[in-house]
Amino acid sequence: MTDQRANDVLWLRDRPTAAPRKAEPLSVARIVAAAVAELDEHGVERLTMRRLAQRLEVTSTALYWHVRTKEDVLDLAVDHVLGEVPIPTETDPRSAARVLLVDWRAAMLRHPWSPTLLGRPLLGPNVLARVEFLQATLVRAGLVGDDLQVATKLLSNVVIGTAMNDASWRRLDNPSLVAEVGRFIVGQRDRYPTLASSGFLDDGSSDDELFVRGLDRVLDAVGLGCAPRR
Amino acid sequence: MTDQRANDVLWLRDRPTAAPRKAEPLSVARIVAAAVAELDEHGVERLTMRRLAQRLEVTSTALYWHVRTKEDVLDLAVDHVLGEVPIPTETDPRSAARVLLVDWRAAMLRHPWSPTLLGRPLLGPNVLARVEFLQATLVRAGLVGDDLQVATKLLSNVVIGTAMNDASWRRLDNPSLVAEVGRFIVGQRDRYPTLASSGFLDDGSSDDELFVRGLDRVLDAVGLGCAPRR
DNA sequence: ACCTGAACACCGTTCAAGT
DNA sequence: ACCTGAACACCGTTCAAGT
Repeated sequence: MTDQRANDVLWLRDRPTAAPRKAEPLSVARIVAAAVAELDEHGVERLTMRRLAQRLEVTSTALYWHVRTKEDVLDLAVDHVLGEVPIPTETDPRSAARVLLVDWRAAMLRHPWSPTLLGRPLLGPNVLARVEFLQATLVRAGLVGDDLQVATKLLSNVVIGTAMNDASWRRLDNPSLVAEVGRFIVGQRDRYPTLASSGFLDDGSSDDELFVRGLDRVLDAVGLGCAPRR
Repeated sequence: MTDQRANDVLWLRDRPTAAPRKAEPLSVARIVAAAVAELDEHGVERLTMRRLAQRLEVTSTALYWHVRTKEDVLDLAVDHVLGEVPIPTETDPRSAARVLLVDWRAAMLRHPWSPTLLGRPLLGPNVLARVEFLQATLVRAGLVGDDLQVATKLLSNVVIGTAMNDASWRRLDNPSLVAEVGRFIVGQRDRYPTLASSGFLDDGSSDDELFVRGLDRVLDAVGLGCAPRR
């Protein structure tokens, strides 16, 4: 039997008013933030409702009060990444589009798990705001009708394709493996003569540099004038 | 006790030499074929080692004698899809590249689950053979050095980005949902004025048409001459 | 309204054992 | 060499129950 009087003395009660303090309550925003952190640290295959809950110090089943499925969490995480892409302030349409797309790619590569999750239609508010800005910029540049649709799709496809490809290399953080792939190709130079001798997988020029050079050409091709004159 | 003499008479033995007939033995090729079929029918989220085994009439654990992990199966399935892309016979470099890329996209869209699996480095023999052909074609067209790398990456990124995007719409086989997305955007025309009025998601022109128009421009931009003259 | 606990119907993979 | 059966350590999700 414990001493009853202990509970009569305010200061002796165990953490009285500020007692269990359930930390801040759960919310969709907190869930998404935790998901992004977990994905950044451990990648997509380690993200589990149970691990996510653990990080938030709740039961895994608690998440389902705020979120309908795990897929919802992933969709929200992708949109969160797009939220990191600033809306450009440039006035020249070409440089506005250019900056947007460069930053878009950069955001996805900062979170290399994100390109793999682009499989579902991208309809989050942050995605749509960026696509809206892109297309509005193209309209300002004088594009209309099918030319406008072609340009919008082409530009976003270039970014997504790049992100997908380049991210796949960044995810395998083993740098020696890239070299091994190089040797693998060169070792079959009879099968892949061009790839072997062009140094396809060497990093003579960086991913980023090759991307912007390609992007500039697409911007030309799509009718956004030539490289920015100054 | 059964009559012993029955087993002495050849014709009375139960299915004597051609007895249990374990069907054809398992093999990596059979596993991959079954995986592609399963993916085509039920999509990526339903592909399970257990279901795959069931389709092949073996135990799920039997698969692991032929294959190291489920990821191996997926990698092989992707490479199988690329194997469906014919190597063009056109002599003109521009049309050779064009045909390759159009067929490449078509193959991925016939198997709409495949773009989602492009997350890992593409190093299968069928992929490499197509990339080798593409780059060899670009060399024939006179590209070298960084221009060659830029063009190779840009073109494959355009195809991958397109496949990713367009496949995501084909996977949700619910056609009314596309219309619903259209209404969703138009319903927020104050937020997305350009998207709402440009009919971004209407299918005025088909995916395929928008793609080839974009592709032709990229081919121009990359230094492959202008549209095929005839 | 918000969270817990127990439970269901699954997973991928390992490994000893059979033939 | 090739396959089975049992088992391990997980999953996502539902639902009654607590506060």
